[in-house]
Amino acid sequence: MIKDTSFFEKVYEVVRKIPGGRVSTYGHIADYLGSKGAARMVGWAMNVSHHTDPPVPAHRVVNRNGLLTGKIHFRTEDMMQKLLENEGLTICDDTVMNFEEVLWDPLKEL
DNA sequence: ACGTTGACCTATA
DNA sequence: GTATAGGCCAACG
Repeated sequence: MIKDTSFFEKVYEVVRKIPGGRVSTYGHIADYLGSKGAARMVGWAMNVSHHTDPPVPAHRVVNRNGLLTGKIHFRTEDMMQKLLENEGLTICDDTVMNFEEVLWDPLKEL
């Protein structure tokens, strides 16, 4: 589809740029897109990312607290944690350990 | 076009 | 420190 879905495509592109072993946050992504307070928008974009191609590593996107809020939207909640652990991250109580160290900010990295 | 929703964030009690 | 309320922007029904 050549037709871009505005912010959605932007969100997908940014999330796809997230390197392995790193995680990003909705607020920072929204801020990178220009809509600072549209953090909810980013999450919604992830919701439709299921029919997006190429697929978006939504499991690398967590909330401001590093909490895996969107894990419930996956096929299985444990899958998101498993994927993050597979990236080399440490998840404890549905929260990313060393979150600040693995945090990948598009504004800083890009 | 209006109202509701949505994987959030910030502030106040 | 935890709980609740409001606000934010954009898409969906």
